[in-house]
Amino acid sequence: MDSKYNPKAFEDRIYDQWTETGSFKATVNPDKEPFTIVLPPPNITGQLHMGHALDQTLQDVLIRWRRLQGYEALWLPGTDHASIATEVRVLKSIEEKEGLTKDDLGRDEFLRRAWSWRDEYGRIIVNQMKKLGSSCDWDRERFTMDEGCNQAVTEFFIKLYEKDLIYKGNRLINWCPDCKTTLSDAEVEHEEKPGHFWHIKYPIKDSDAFLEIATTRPETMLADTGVAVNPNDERYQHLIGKTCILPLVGRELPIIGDTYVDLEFGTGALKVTPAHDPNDFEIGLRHGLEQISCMNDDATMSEDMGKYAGMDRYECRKVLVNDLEAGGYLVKVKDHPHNVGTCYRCHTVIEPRISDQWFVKMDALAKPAINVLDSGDLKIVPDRFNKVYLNWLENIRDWCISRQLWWGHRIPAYYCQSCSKIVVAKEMPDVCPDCGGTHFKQDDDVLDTWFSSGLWPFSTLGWPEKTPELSYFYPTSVLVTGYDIIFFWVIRMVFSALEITGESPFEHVFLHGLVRDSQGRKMSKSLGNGVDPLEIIDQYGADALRFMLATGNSPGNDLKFQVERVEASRNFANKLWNASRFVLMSLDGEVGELSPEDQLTLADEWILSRLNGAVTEITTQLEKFDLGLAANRIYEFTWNEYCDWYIELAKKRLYGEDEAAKQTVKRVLLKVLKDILRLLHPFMPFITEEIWQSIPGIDGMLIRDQWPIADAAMISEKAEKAMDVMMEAIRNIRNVRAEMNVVPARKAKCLVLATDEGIGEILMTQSEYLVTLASCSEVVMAKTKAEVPEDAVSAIVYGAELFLPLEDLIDFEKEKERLEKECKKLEDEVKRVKSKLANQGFVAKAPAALIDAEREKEVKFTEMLEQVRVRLTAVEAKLKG
RNA sequence: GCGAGAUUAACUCAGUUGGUAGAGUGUUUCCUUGACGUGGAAAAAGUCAGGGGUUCGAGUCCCUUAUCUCGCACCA
Repeated sequence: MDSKYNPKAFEDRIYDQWTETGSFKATVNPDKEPFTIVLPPPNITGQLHMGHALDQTLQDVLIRWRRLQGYEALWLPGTDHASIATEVRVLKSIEEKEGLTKDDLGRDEFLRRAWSWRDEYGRIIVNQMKKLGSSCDWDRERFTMDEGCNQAVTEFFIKLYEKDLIYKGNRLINWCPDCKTTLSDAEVEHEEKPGHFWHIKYPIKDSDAFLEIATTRPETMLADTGVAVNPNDERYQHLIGKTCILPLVGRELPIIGDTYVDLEFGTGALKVTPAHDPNDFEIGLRHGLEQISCMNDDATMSEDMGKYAGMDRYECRKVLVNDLEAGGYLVKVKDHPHNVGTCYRCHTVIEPRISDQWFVKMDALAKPAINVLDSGDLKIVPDRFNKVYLNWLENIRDWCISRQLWWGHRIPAYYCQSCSKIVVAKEMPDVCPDCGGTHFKQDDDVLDTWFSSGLWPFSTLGWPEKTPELSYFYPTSVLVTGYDIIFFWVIRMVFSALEITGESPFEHVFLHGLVRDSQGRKMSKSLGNGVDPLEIIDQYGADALRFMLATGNSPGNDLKFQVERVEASRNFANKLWNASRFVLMSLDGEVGELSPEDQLTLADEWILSRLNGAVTEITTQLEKFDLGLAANRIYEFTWNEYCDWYIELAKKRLYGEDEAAKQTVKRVLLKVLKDILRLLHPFMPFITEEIWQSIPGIDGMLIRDQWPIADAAMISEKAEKAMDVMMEAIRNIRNVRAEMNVVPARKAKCLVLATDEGIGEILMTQSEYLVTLASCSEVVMAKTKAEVPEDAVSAIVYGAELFLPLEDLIDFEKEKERLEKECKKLEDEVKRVKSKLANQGFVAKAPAALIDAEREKEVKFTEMLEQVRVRLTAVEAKLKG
């Protein structure tokens, strides 16, 4: 092993080794239990960001852990064509480079460009994933627009169409005037923007009266086809049935009564624009109002809008308001912040628009998806997201799935050019079943990108074919993804799968949060606060990044990215590296397995006991998806127990003359190290594999069937207790010495005056630990106080007082201070325990074990307090005289 | 408006059936001990947002208030 931890020196090599040996391959293997994760396919819009790194780290931890446990672990990778997002990006890039537009290119040329974009970014993404250490079965890599996925999409579309769950209809849809496509409700983001309330007078026909309406969107008045008031509104009910004249336009508008209108809001009178507002659309349907559209697909005013024709909607707004004012129709303008819908891709304000589109009927599909969560066949971690999931499904509206884009799955609907027949089929029909016509044209539109993503868990495993993979690996074990795409993706996978297979596509959904910058802001290109995972890997290594992402955070919560934490993780890797280097150097060849012949010392028993406890805890935590807690436990065990205590205590025997003892300590050192590598491997795969392969006598990789099983026989409460005594004694001696500023080189004799025989015995039996770790020159049992020299400081542990004759080095003022502090602490403890035990309720109701523990503490603390007080008195006397 | 989350040490966050508050970073002091200064030792540092309640006992359960996020739905 290199003397320096340098991840760059081995991470790529190790990864290549894994792939060359086919270590990530999963096959249909009836002898093993499958564990399956299908990767949420990253969009091919660009490079991976820190959010992907988090997502993939969590998945890789789970996959690697299960693989170590002996499961047939399949992590199936792939990428998503990301219809709208990619189309926007590709067009932007072409426009920037060549100044060409979508229309300049034409559909075929555009698609050619998009595919080459996909090839380029697909490659980049795979390489990034490999850098991170993602252990995917690359032979099974898929793409949402590959042949298999295309088949799945067509099959599913036809299936739903035949079941009457897909229909085409003229509805008010969300339109992005910039992307020039429809959007589903889920794709519209609401943003609060400052706006105004314009109060406008609408003259009533054949009278001098006016009806005052209030609107935030005056430009849409050009498409008004009615005015509504609440039928219970005493101010206006007499007007119902009468007619308004639309200012500037002159169109007659019926005044209708509809309880939708809020009496308190605005003026209580509402202009109704069915073709530009979802609520107005509904009102219009109820009252048979005309639907007039006043805009083009780019949100400019349409040609029949007179002087306003061709104006952008906001420009039109200004001009129109001026005209209203000039005409005396404008009553007042008030500030009115309100939420507007925007496109989730380009953030252009959505224009509701009536259009002939394809929809998925949601009612029948939503119910099974609700049931599957209620029944427990699908479990969301953390479960607080159940509400989000259910709430959305319970209020779901039909899903608009057609998009006026080119990049995506073209809708498998064919229109007969001779009659109005629509044929939904896998391929273009030859003859029209209705009219016998032979000319068909395929629908120009493509499907919502999430329509194909919804099939991802099974389309990737072969559906609609009945493949062995599908029956073995599916349903999958867990879906790991961000809570931000529950609506877009998770729910759609669930109802699609239920519709097709009747089963939930995964047993668990494990949700994580967003990665934010160190100030808690969303990482974004526009803010420029994104951190490139590759740069971090380059600087600190993939293991450090992974460890950082997996810790310091609990499931479902956002994670602030802090370089300091990556650094801390790197330091941990470095610690492990050096500890391993030390152990491996000490081994000096193969040492064999630990056997009953080996004479274990207290430290051996202790570390083995701690190790086995940790194995159980870590396994349980992983089972509960508490990856952060599991990682922390490994960190703690490795650094604070193995390195800080065990290795330090092992040195004495390692450098000693006793050959048998030497072999034993080597075996324990190695056994624990190996288990550390096993436990840590899911989190830090590279360094653990690299070290593993450096172990003498190991041939083969760490990658599978290596998860340790806790050995209950090795758990020793007695050893842990005894070791606790030793550690406490050592800490206390170190503390005393540090307070006196005594350098470690200055050794001191240690006199043990025991009040508890058992404790005294432990201290004396293990006295060499005090020599090794607490700078004691020798440890001697004192029978009485008289044997203790006057110029000594004492370290008090329960059951014994340890005297260090430091003579002239003792600063009695400091010692007094220290003892006073100690005294205060113990007094507080005694007080607390005493009052607790004096509490009748506690004694009557608390569990017996707890009461016993408190009683023990009472005795212990009282005794220790007494000792400290005696010492304090002595020191005070010394200072005076 | 409905829902969720957050509020714990200077900072970032853990805290699993209620049983004397933890980590990392930072701070202070000391240590060139033969794995590691990306290190070792010691220390200081918290009324667990406020208020009520249940309980022998509450960071943890219930109610409530405040502040901050984030979803969903919106009154035109």
